[in-house]
Amino acid sequence: MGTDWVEEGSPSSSSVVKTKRLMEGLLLQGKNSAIQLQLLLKNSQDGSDGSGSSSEELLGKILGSFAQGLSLLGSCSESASAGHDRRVSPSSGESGESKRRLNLKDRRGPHKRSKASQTWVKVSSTGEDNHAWRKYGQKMILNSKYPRSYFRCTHKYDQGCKAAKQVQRMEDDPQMFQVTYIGVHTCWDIMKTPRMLIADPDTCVDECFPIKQELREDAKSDLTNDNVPSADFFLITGLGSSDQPNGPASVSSERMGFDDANGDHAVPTMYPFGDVANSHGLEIDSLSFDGDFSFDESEFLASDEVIELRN
DNA sequence: TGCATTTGACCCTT
DNA sequence: AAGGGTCAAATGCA
Repeated sequence: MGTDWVEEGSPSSSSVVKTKRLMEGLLLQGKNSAIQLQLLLKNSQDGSDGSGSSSEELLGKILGSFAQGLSLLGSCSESASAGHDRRVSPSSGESGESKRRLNLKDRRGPHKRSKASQTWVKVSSTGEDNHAWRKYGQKMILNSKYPRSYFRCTHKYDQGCKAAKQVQRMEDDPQMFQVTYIGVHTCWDIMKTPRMLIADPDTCVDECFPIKQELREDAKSDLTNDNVPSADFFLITGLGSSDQPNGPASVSSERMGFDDANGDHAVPTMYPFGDVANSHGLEIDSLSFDGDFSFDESEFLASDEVIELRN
């Protein structure tokens, strides 16, 4: 991640610069709004009843700025890699059974294997979660008794969601499945996603922003996070590990809090937003992200689902 | 009929 | 060259 999106794509440099400026502006606006909100909260703690409407307003501003900034970022990298996934088979005119063989080489263009931007492993008894997956392959793996199944998000093509997962039965415990999640859901469910996030599919990640929890409490109740698998816990690693092995978002471990009461509510407390922000000169610290989210290690370890972080 | 799964082949990475 | 990941035609199912 980082600045790669500028270089990788082939849009005109002027439009890239334009987009970058816009994004920087949005992110800076978010930062400023956050600072204002911080001051506002401080003031309200000092005795005044606090004007709820303006803090909500600010919160909306912050989220909106980040969401738009991220969506721009997403659209940039999206356009950079556009055309790799969905190849149009060349209509060379042949028909019949020979068509497939003849066109196979052409059909498969520059086959870009999905770089594991973020991967994490979950061990569960079902291998299932609340997401809509579509199986696209199954393969026997060397030295493995059981085949590995490949799934992609159902919304890969209609919403460009890049999430995928691999499910493999564990050899030592055939009742359990090792599920490797690759990438984060950028899709949204129109039935479940709140208005603000519908503005852009990519913005669903903004739910994951580690904004102070107390600011999020009311919004949390009606937010449904479709971005994460329904595990008790999972860990997430920084984007583009190959690019930024020690990037700011390479958090060793953070608890992803899930609202058990609602089951499918999930509010990750750490998201590779750090990459985005830092690459644009923002100081995450000023947003007071840390400290408010405790990682309950004992709870994590007690969980029957084991999560492993991968880069 | 439309969508999901299966499966064999192709292609990329190591 | 081997192994793993992905594609897309064939097939199954509701």
